[in-house]
Amino acid sequence: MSAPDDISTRQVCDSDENKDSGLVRKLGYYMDITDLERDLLAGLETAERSVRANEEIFVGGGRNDNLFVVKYGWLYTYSNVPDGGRLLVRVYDAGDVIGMSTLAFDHHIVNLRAATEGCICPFPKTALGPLMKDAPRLTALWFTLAAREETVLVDTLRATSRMRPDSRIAHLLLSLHARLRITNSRLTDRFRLPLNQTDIGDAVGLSNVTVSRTFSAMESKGLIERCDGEIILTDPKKLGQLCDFHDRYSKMDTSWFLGDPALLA
Amino acid sequence: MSAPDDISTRQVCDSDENKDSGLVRKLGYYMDITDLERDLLAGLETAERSVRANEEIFVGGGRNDNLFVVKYGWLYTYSNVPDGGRLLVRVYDAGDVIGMSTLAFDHHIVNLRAATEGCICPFPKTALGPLMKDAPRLTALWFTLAAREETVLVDTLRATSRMRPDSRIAHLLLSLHARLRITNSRLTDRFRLPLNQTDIGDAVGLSNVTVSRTFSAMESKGLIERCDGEIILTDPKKLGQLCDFHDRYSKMDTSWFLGDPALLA
DNA sequence: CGTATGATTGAGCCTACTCAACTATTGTGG
DNA sequence: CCACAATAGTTGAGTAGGCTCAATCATACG
Repeated sequence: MSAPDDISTRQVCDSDENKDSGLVRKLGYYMDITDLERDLLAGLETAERSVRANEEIFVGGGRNDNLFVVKYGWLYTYSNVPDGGRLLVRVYDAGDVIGMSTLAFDHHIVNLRAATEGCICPFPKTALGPLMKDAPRLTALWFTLAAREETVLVDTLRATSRMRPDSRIAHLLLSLHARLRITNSRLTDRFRLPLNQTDIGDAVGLSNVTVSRTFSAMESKGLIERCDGEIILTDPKKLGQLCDFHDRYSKMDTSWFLGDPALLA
Repeated sequence: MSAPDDISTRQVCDSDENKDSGLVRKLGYYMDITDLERDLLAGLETAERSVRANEEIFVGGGRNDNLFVVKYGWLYTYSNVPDGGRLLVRVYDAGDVIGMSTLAFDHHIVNLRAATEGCICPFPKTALGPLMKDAPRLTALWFTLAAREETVLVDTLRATSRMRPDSRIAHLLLSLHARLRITNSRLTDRFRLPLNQTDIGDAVGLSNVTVSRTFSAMESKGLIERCDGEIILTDPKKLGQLCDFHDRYSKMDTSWFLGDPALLA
């Protein structure tokens, strides 16, 4: 199965031409992957399941035995709040692993939905055991990625619960953009955002109405532009200042395990 | 150095009488720790540093080479927001490891402050390498704990950014209480909360004024009581319903690695 | 006893919400 | 190919909840 000719996937899949999967590319950005490690990772992408746009893949409460590698497409996890609201937790694209953060529980704690058509590779939790036994470097990197995700979540909490609407949206856009750059070194300041304004509001704690008004205001201030469902970061520097943005993707500290020769054994 | 005779630490330290450190007890709750694993963990608690109440231990931006095991006392991480606000990220007590979530970066991304007098054990990031090489079970458990922390953070985001003040505070109280129960099986519905109302507000996104009013309202509804700086969860069930609370501490799924005999090698 | 910290209470304001109407765009079936 | 429906976005009006400011009360400590 190959990705269809769609803008959102073309962006990612055509970017850095090589035969590696998105997962290997996302990890390979931070360290060289050995052949053994590559084989172990390939084992996680054997099964495939294609998903339709807006398909509900799992819901909170259900049994949670599998994780998923995203082959292509966009997905997001979300959680409904009793009062009627919804929290969009995290957006996933090609190469992401879905479910690391819920590894600790045998039931799902969020819902997973496809934002676009796509393809995901399910693999059982138990497949992580061999990785931890035979690939300590990969384990350490994976650990570091988990730590990074937690940091990103803290950034999100900081922006979503303490900043003004324009700052919240600036943070969402910059964070997504920084993430896309990892697997697409040629990415410009223009990118596709496969979420509607209600979704965006659910991601940053605003109503769809406020998202609309805020987008318009940001556009008239020359911070961003919108065009064909794509976003242009017209003034990334000011956007960054607006939300005190720190890129958590471009650089990570891997020295503590890459400097250890024993871990290569 | 031993813990002083203080309510907040007595609660934890006298709880389950044995010679294990808080760290071993926090991990031992979820799986039996082998002698090898115990030795590896003991190596993380060799250095000691005592801290005074309200002492600033590190600030964002500084070099981040060390993690800390909390021997006793309460601490919290926080981050200042440009507009003037503050976000209290996470509260730590005896047995917690501080810094796992910022492993990915060579600089601090939050500030660490002691809420009470206490003692912490610094150890270098590089000490995690041997753990990952020689103790795959421990690594898997540690991984699971990291995943749990991320889940707790999502719960916090859900409560803090989407729920009413009383629900937010209910969530904070229940979450802290569930955490304390892990290392203190005799804990009742009464516990000490070493944060003032401004801190609590910073933890859940409210002003100190709203925290005060909300506490009073919850008390008059019979949900909680306050007494000598301690909190009594008068009606835990209603509190749970108020914020759709799920205990992320009492049970975790460890079957995916504890069932794998290869990991014991 | 005086000071510092923390909690409470009142008054007024402001922001983002809801409700609602309307426009724009996309997709589908006759 | 067009007409209609469904989805998404925009704009206006009124409201409510939590904020700030400020004064007062309570407690702990030197």
